[in-house]
Amino acid sequence: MIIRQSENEIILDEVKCLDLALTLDCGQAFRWEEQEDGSWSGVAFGKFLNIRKDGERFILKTTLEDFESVWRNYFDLDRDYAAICERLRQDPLVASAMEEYYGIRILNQDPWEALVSFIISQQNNIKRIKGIIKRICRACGNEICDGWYSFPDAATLSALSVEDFEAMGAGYRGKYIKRLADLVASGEIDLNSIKKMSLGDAKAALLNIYGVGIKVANCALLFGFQFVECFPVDVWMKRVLEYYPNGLPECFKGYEGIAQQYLFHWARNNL
DNA sequence: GTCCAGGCATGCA
DNA sequence: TGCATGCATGGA
Repeated sequence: MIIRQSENEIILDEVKCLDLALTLDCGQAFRWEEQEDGSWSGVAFGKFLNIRKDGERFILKTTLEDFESVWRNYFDLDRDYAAICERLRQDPLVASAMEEYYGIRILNQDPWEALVSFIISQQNNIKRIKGIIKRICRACGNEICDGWYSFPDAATLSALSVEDFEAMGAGYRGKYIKRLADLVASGEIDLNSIKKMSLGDAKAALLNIYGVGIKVANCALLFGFQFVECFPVDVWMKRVLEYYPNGLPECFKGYEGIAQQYLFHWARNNL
């Protein structure tokens, strides 16, 4: 990867395996919107970003400082996806998925945002998940630039009531969000320390949270806590698992989450 | 009208 | 441990 700074933009050359639409709109993050010019805009870690592909290069409307402190890790740019995908391709189903859809990356999102988002995701569809999160951000996030709001922190959400979340469309998940916000805001749970735990300890800590089961825990660990070996199983992945009666193939080992995201996308389009 | 969506808590055996 | 049931909401 070659990084250059040009006026108010960062230009990236030689980035392998990054398809913006696949990565930003594949159900792992819920706050990215495609613009009329084909670029993508969104907010993460309290920062706004517009990113587009121009030929073989990517152009990010951001500063070098924000690129280094947020977006470099957010897009997982220091991981060798080409090599990993080459290995995952040993599995024929992943290989056929990659022929259709190449360029999915696992985004390293904020743990708090990922956890709340995937609590909302349960027994829900992606369009509705996006709507609920957008209303929460509009209601109590900070407006970073016109119309784009940060994801509110735990203290802010803790000030809301269960009924407030229900009014924003969260349904029965409102009580889960409220209780989690209280736990994090009070310091009873420290998500950043969970991020430093072993996978087993981190998973146990998340499963202890009201409203967090094995699926939500695995999604949060994969998308928000950088455990790329997690393999979330939802209703779509249950259908995919019928193709693996003997368990997951050896070539997934260590990168189950990346394989999972290809299979998830394949399932939603083909099953 | 019914069914479904990136499921979980609860009660019961 | 495993299984049945209720749960909010909106689009198909």
